[in-house]
Formats: sequence, structure tokens, C-alpha cells
Amino acid sequence: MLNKLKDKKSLNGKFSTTNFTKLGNYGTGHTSFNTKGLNDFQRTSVIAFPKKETVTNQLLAFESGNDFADFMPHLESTSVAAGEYLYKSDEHSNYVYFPETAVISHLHTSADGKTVEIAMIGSEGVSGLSEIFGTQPSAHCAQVTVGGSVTRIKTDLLKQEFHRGGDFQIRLLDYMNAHILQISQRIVCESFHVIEERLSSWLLMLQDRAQKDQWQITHEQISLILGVNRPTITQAAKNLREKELIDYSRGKFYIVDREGLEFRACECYSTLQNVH
Amino acid sequence: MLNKLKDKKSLNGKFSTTNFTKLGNYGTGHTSFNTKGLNDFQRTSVIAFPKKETVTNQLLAFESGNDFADFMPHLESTSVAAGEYLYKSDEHSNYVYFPETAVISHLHTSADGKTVEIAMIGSEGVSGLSEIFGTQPSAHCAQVTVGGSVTRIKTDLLKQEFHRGGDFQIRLLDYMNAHILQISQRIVCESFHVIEERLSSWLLMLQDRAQKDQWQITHEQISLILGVNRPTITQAAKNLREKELIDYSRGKFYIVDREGLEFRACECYSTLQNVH
DNA sequence: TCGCTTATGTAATATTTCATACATAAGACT
DNA sequence: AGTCTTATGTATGAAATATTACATAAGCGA
Repeated sequence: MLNKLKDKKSLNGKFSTTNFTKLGNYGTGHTSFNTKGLNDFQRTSVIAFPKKETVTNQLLAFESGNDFADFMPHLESTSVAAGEYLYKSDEHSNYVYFPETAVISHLHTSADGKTVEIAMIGSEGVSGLSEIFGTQPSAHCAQVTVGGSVTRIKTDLLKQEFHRGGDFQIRLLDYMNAHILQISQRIVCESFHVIEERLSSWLLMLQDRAQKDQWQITHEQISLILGVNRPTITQAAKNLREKELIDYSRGKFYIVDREGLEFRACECYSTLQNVH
Repeated sequence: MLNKLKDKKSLNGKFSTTNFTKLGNYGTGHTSFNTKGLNDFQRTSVIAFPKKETVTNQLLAFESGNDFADFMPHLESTSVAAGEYLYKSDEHSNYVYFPETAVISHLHTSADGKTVEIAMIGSEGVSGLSEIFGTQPSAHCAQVTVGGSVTRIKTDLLKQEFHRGGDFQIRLLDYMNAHILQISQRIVCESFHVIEERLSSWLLMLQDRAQKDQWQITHEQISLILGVNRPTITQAAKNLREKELIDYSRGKFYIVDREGLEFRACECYSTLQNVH
């Protein structure tokens, strides 16, 4: 639990800039989303072959390296910034991405341009797998919600590896199953749960994947992810802040009382927690 | 197009019993859902080895039978009635089902017992595939929405066949991709589209799969599928009937003006039409 | 420090659906 | 024909969110 933030002085928007400087040193320094910009994956920082120790993605956590001797050298480590697109909808992706500390959102767009998150992917999962399974380009875009590191591999190479069969194939199929569960639960969530519960669940899912108590995101961005209007998020967030479960200010978001937030969240959070 | 139904006399609930008898001879005679009953798959009618000609499911439509010489003899043909469960949630299924003329709904249930359809499956698809991919029992139940025939195969046998690799594996993976698309689009639909549009899309999807102009379903059943209250469906259906797009009476549903219905539907229908 | 940009606060109205309750009517079964 | 069950019709108030508009304030950069 984050004791500093439990200090009442830092709650309800009353914390000072000093508090932010002290607490806000997790991020990558990227402060704005490029929601409408072009794919700027090109300007991504260092690309390197990862050491085995730095690969913490659970799908890449191999007990014995032997089976993957041909496979591991093709992995690349890179970092991605919040707002960046890994790939866009109706576009083929050259890479498949295994998040390490980054968190990725799969977003669908409606005919009139509204967006909604289909799934959230962290180090438990992988983004871009539809390139392996299907022939059509993906209907969603993959946007970075929380910046951090990812391990990536060329789509063609992963496809080869996948069709060799064996343990890694089984692992990816099992994840695909869990992924379908996550998307399905989202339907339940949007059908039956009010925005304050949904926001709570979403924040908990995000914290599990980002593994921080604080990250960069605005109400506007959350509204585009949950598929609701911005003032609706502001209202829900305000309620959660008044209950001292979260805190936020100008694009910085904090989890203050995790257990309280779990209590406020709909069942969707705990249901999915047992899956991955 | 169904000319008889375009006769104005048969619209707006004014058609007579005679009309029904004349037009209503598609079904299997099953008139009520067993929404709360036990799995009554046991009392399913004839089970037989299908002839190749009767297998119209698109995933089983093999150009050359050679590759599947070991596989085809394990297929069983059977018929299922509306309301029946192929399998329930949190239960392992012994079979994987390839619908022929039947239509299957995958339903999720919320913590407080409300249900919503995750996906609709007809002869373009398959139900129970999660048994092949994952280790956990499925979180959804599979209920028959429109009675008809299905081709089924024992889960274990299909799993073996799948892991042999080859064309059939590729075909199932490609379907899995399309299936994810359908579920994803449902999220968009529930987020942004009003019930009259959603009902229109759903009816069109159902007609594509049931391949009839008329089938058995009540407002109550539709409400459990679309995850809304029953009077909400009645209101939306009434509006569509007043526009002479559909007709219905006591559990019988008709598509009257398919093109008109397509015009009234949200984009979700046409988006998914291009996938399968 | 000033001004600009942007994030958040807030309010008022509209729309959609919920939740509930009860009325009506179709048709199945005596 | 009479009765019963069930599907549909309808009304009403409540709740949730949309929609729009504008106010306020934080913090960045000149």
C-alpha cells in the first residue's frame, strides 16, 4: 500500500506540486497522447536483444531455454510511450508485441468515430496475435496506455514458431482463450455495470499490469477507452476521490486505497483476475 | 423476399391463425425454452453418422476428403431444439458442435444473474472450441436459439486432429479470429447503439444463420440475449413492426422487409458480414 | 510574471433504458 | 365455450448517461 498517498493532505486534489515531484518519478516523461497523430513507432527508443532476465512477460517465461534456442535470438527489446500506436486498424503489423512494463489497449472505433477498449494487455499477454491466426488485418488498433518496455518479434518468425507446434503453441492458444474471456466479460460489464464500478475495475486492471501506484492519463483518455463522455468520467473519478480510493490531477492518476477500490469495482475485475 | 408476408393484411399483428399455420411449418415443433431446466441434450432426436452431402457447415466443407479420412467417420449428426443447452458454463463439454441449420448463442451471466449474448453461431462457425484451446471450462453457456441440425464430434478427437496441424488447424484458427471480431463488435454495439438498431442487427444475423424468414422466439428470450429488459424489446419490436420491417405474434417472429431492416440496423451487422 | 493551452469542474436539458406494475389478448387445453 | 397460461402492450417514475456549454484552474513556455 502507498503510505505517502494515504496522508490525508495529499488527497482530494489538495496535494502540492512538491508531492508530485516526489511521487511522480515513475514515468517515461511522456506527457501527451498522440491520439490523432501518425504511427510514431519509428521514434521509439533503444532497440536491443533482451537478456533473458529482462524478459518478464509471462508467455515468454520458459523454464528450459532449450526448446527455444532458435527462437529467443529473434526477440527485440524496446520501449514505447503512452499514446503511441503499435499498429492501427486495417493494417498488417510486422511485429507481435509482448509487453513487459508497458500496458497496451486494443481499441475499436464505431462508424461515427467513437472508440472503446476491447482488451487491456500487460505482461500476462501479447498484442498482435491475430496476425498469427488469421489472414485479415486486425480490426482494432493497439495503443500504448502506459509507457514502458515491450519485447517484440517479427510476425513471420512467430508464425513459423507457432506452427512448429509444441509447448509454445499450447501456451499461446491458452492465452487466446483467456483473451476471449476478457473481451466477453467486457460485454457483460458494458451491459450491466455503472460507470463508477467500471472505472474502478479498469483502474485495478491497469495497476496490475503497470505495476505502479501512479501513471499518466487524463479523464479524456479514459473516456475514449471506456466509451463514455468525458464529463461522465470526471464525475465518476470525483466520486472515487471523495471516497479516498483514488487521487488525480492534470493527467496524473493515483491509486490510494486499493482494497477500497476492489470493493467498489464490479465483479469483472475479480472474474478476470482468476483467468490469467 | 417473403411475398406473402408483404401482404399488408398480415402485418401489424393483424394476420390470422390461418396465416400462421400456412407459414409456420418450418420449425421442429418445440415451442418453449427450457431456460431454467437441466441440460436435456439427452432427449435429443436421431444421432447418426452424417452423409458428406448433409454437412453444410462451412468449417467442415472440405474440397478433398483425403486429408480427413480418419476424421470424418467420427462426426455425428443430430438435431437440437430451441432452448436446449449444448453445454453450460463452468462445465467441460464432451463434444464440439458445428451447427448446420441450428443457431447457437453463447451467453454470459453477470454476478446478479442477468444474461447477455457474447456471440451467435451458425453454419459458418463452431461452438465449444475453447475446450480445444484452453484448459479451463468455458465461462459461457451454449444455448440453442433456433432449433435444427448440428454436426458434432468428441472434444478429444477434435483436439487430436487440431494438433496434427495442417489445413484444418489453419481453418479453425482463422475462425477463432473471426469469432474474436464478432465479440469485439458486440462491445462497440453495446457501447454506442440504441436498442432498435441492435435488435435489427441481431435479427439479420439470426436470419442469415437460420436461413428462414420465420422462427420461434419471444420478446422475453430476446431480452435475455440482448441484455435488456423485456418491455424495452417489446417497444423496439413494436417500432420495427410499425415500420413494416418485421412482424411477430406470441413467440413467432418474421422478417418482412429485409432491406429495410438492414437500413435500420447499426453498422455492426454489415461489419461482421464481411468477416465470415 | 503573464498569457496560453489544456485538464478538470459543473450545470442544465435531453435521451435512453431500467424497474415495476398491471392490463389485455392469444391460444392451448378442458 | 370457459379457463388458464403466457406473450405482449403500456404506463409511470427513477436512474444513468449523453450532450452541450461554459467556468475554473493548473502548469507550461514566452
